[in-house]
Amino acid sequence: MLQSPPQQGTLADIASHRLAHSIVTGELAQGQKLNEAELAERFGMGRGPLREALRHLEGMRLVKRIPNAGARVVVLDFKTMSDLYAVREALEGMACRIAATRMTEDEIDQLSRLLDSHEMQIKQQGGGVYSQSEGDLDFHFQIVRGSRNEMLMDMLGSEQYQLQRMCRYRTSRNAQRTQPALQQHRQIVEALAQRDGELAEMLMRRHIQGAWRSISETIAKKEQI
Amino acid sequence: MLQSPPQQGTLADIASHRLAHSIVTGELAQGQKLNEAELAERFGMGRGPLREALRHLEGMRLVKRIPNAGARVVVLDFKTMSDLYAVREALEGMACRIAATRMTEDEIDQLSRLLDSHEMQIKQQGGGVYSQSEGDLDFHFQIVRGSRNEMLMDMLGSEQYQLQRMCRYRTSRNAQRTQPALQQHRQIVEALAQRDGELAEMLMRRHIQGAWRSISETIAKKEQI
DNA sequence: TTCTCATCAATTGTCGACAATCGGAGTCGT
DNA sequence: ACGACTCCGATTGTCGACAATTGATGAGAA
Repeated sequence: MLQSPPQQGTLADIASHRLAHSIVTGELAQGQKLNEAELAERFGMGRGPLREALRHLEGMRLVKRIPNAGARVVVLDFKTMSDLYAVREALEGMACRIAATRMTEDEIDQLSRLLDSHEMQIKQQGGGVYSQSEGDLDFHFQIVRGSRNEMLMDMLGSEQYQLQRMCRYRTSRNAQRTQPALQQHRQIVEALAQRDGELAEMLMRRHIQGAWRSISETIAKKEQI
Repeated sequence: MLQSPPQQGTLADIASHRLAHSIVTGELAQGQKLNEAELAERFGMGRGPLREALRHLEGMRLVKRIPNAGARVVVLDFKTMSDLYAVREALEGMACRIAATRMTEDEIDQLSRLLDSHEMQIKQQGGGVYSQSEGDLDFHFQIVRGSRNEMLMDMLGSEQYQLQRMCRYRTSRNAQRTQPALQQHRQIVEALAQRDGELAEMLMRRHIQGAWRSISETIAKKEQI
């Protein structure tokens, strides 16, 4: 899929991926102090590679480092998530606009079939919100790839993608949004097929706005308890 | 200004900034191999901090690292620049839209005065394309700050900002675009003052599209020789 | 000559130990 | 009792040396 699990490569890369996974899944709590020596021993490596991994994760905004005071897992508060969704709206909207002019017919067909499989998966059973959520990320990234914009692919693939997943792990997605989301996905594919970049961008932006509204409402409901 | 020169801090940060500067100004050629031992000695530090700096620069897309094969300065070819401007259009457009609802009257006034000083600077003399260009970056970043979106500020401030400057160092900006650019800046401030986010976004996007068109034409002209 | 393969220098990846810095416990003085 | 100061433990920052990998060079066979 997206994050290729590098069982091989430099130790720094391995540590980076393992840490990213632990942070995204919540195994490492938000704001938790990351002790270099402890983590290095846990991963069976020296502190050198681990420090490089922390620098990398800092670039991905998964940890926040303070000189001479160590690194901490980032805290995904409400405002940070809000900021994240604004950025995603802008970037994925742009990706969608460009993709409308650059995706091949085949790719658009493939996208359509991907939605078919999602629909099947939903109808057969709840199917687990998790796999549906991962499928959603697949859909979005296929469009980003369709833009042929390497920078967009990097930004949305490597960096934002992890924060996005972290966000979803926290706010376990309510299943009643899968239906309208699928509908919106279909509309987006339709716009892509018609090569209407402006419309595709607008639909994608509304789609992401809707997702954020849903999430923020969920959070507000949770916090009132 | 934006990039604070950290004469103090960790060696890795110092190396990162010095390398970034050397890359942006072209002192280090595009695609040039970056030898760790050599750079470490030049900066008077060990290879540890330097490796961390390289990891950081990799996150900023200023260098490209290949495992077991070293790091190289990124090559800013036409497509990369094109991709960069598409991303900027999306992000700064969004920043502008949000800024229209969140900037204070004072901040907007200040922005207007900034443009006055730019106009003065242009009228008094060509004033050097350089300082005008830096002033332009100032204008853009003030708006990004106005969006109150930390993620946007980070992305456009730390990462894209350097690539942007690198881009300008290569294609020495033609001075005849300063006039229409200033005009467009005025229109954007006007839209912000009227709290018209949609208009402000559209104007900013067109402004950046115009800048890209100007740059790409310059490049095309250069390559024909 | 040209292709293949083995050897080797150069460079990257990694580790352990030392120095510098920070936070906190404890103490002293008011 | 409260505040400030000092000292110490813990943690981060840094360095030098060693191991592993690369690709380059050159020898040898077809």
